[in-house]
Amino acid sequence: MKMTKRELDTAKTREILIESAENLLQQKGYEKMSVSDITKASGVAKGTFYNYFNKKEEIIFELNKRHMNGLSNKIKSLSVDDPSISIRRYLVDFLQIIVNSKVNLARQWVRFVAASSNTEKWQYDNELLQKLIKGLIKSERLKPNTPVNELSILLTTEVYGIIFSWCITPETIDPVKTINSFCDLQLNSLIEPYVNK
Amino acid sequence: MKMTKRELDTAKTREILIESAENLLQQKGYEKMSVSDITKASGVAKGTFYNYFNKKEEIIFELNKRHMNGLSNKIKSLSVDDPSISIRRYLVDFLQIIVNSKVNLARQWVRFVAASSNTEKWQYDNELLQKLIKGLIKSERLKPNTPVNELSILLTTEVYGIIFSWCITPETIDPVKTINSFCDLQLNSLIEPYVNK
Amino acid sequence: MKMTKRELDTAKTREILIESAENLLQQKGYEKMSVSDITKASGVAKGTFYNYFNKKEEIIFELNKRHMNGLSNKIKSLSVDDPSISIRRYLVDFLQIIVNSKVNLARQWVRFVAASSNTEKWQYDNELLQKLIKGLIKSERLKPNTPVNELSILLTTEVYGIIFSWCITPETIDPVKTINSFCDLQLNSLIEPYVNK
Amino acid sequence: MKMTKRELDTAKTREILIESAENLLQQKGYEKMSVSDITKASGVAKGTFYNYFNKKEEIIFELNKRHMNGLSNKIKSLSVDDPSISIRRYLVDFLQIIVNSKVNLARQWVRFVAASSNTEKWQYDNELLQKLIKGLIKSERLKPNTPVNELSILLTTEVYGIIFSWCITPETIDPVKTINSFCDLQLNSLIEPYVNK
DNA sequence: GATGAATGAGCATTCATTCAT
DNA sequence: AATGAATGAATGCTCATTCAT
Repeated sequence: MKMTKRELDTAKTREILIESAENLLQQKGYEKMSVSDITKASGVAKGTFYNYFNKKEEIIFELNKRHMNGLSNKIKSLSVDDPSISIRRYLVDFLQIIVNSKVNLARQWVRFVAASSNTEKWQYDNELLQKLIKGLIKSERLKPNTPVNELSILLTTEVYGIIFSWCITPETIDPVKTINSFCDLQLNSLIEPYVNK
Repeated sequence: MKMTKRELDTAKTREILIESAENLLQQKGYEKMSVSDITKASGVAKGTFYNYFNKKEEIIFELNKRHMNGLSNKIKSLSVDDPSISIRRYLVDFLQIIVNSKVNLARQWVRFVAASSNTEKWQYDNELLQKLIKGLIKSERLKPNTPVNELSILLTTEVYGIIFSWCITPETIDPVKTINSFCDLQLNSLIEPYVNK
Repeated sequence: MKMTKRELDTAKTREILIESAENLLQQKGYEKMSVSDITKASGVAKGTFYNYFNKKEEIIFELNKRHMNGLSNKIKSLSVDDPSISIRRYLVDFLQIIVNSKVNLARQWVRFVAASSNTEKWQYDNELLQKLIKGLIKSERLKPNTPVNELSILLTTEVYGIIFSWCITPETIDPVKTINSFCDLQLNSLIEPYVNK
Repeated sequence: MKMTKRELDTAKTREILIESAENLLQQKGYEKMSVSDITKASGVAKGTFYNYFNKKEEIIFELNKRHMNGLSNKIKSLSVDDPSISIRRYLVDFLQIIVNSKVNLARQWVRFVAASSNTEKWQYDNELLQKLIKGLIKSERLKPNTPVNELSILLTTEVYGIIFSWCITPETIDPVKTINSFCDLQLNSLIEPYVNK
């Protein structure tokens, strides 16, 4: 499916706006990044922003979507491995994405998620994990009586806690290392009763 | 140490300002709470706020100080008990304080802590835990080779993660219950190697 | 005079634009009705509006023209009747047209007419009345010394006042009833000296 | 009751804002007069406007209040005169006030009153007239069976119609002359049945 | 210490209009 | 003739902070 030159142009403008916003978000934070900042950095007129987004807020959702894309695709391939390994791999991937996007962006994300009782993001992440666990049950890697819900909540909470702590003391916390040591120490004993050998 | 009537008056004004700010913070969040809101709610003139605080931001620090007061006093009494019990008690107390202050205030706290690389708060909480663990070592409840630092970081991270998750989905997460089940499942096995029997 | 298919299409587009504008004018008022609103409601692109009208304002003139069309045709047939009856009939028709177009549209009309010293509309209405009175003189229903100008101004003023009052308190004023009682009470005595019996 | 220097200053600022607004309203109309225009013309900062008025709209009410002040005080003194004379005097005064305030201001007033179904102003004017008529009944200048309501509505409608027409064609209409000739021709015959001789 | 008027930068958002395709 | 992306001026309003009284 080809794009006309015009469609290409608008896609490009959209892209530039999103990238500029990402940079600014990292530098200044959501509240201090004005729409004007974004358009100036993008080299377009202020009004142009509103040709692509209805509200300033919308650009945050956009950024999230991009970052977490791909993760959900991996779920399937992970579902057939050894549970302890595949869960670890998933958690590490998740945190790696966050780490890659720089700590300031993560901070904004924390602030945004915590601000309004904006449940969606948490729910989404929780459901991805549930999908993974259910996949492992289906492929008979885990027993049918595995407490899917409790397990996914526990793991999401763990991951969120790590991100949060990382935001606060990035020098002290290495998210990937932390999640690995969590897996070493606790994950195995948590899932052991439900693993099919 | 006595206060003159004048000193009492100004102490009272300060008190009222802080209380009003706490209420408003809960209702509206930091950004949407204006200095004007605070002074109106306190029944004083707008300018009066600046007789007590240099910047709007300052009042947040004040609030934090108050909430976590008292907790540090308990440390000593806890240091002589059974490690698993005393650590659990401390963590439960910590979360109980947060829960008591309502979810909206916790949200603001999360937002604030995450915003600037405001390390202080995290450090402070982490140090309290270290004090507790060191106390337990001193009273020979825990072995000298207990990895104080790793353990305190792990526990702080856990607690912060729970608070964060609670802010996002208060219906799903009961912080006290969650920390208890964390202690049941994981705390014991974590500290077991270091417990003096 | 036939239209080609193309001419028909463009005539239709024009029509749709005008109709959409009329609806929106009623609902939102002139200032709050954007060109974008009009084109969206019409199912055409924003730019299309400017193929048919030079400025947003122009569409108002268009609407006015349409509404008052037809009224001028009746003048001739009315000119040969009993003066008191034909003038009353004319005034009632006039107000009926306004009433039919809903009070919100009338309000916009009032606002528009009052805004700029937009004399045209008033002049036009006044001249129609003069035509009627002159017709009645010509058909010898009224005497030649009838003060055409004074009379038409007086009547136009009366009618405009009723519309205006109706816009303000539509519950209190029934335009048609009001004009009828005006005719009952005052019209007869006003024109009596000039009626040929 | 004295005013402190400070109170005097704020009263003065308020005054200047209102005066500037009145001038601008006359020149540009409500929509095209920005808050910025008002404050610039007043020589104060933009924010200052909002120390005195909550919304831009509020200044219109303020202006109306001022213009119509005084009229209501006259009611009492008029109530004891010959009905036809006192009513005429009242109507002439009313229109004189409008005429004095320049046609462009009257236009804005018409636009404003017609915009929202802003009934208040009409009601207020209608009630003033009712007060006058009731006063005349009380002082036995008019009979008790005078149809107060019908009469006041009829007269308010008449006056509003004249103002409206004047806004549209100020060259054609002289409001005071028009109301006088209305009184000559119609008022007497309207109230005659109810006058006590 | 208390007051509250004044400040003015700052912001999100709207919208009529243009114009290259 | 139709499109719709781009424009950028304009606007109402907020608010932390200052400072003369």
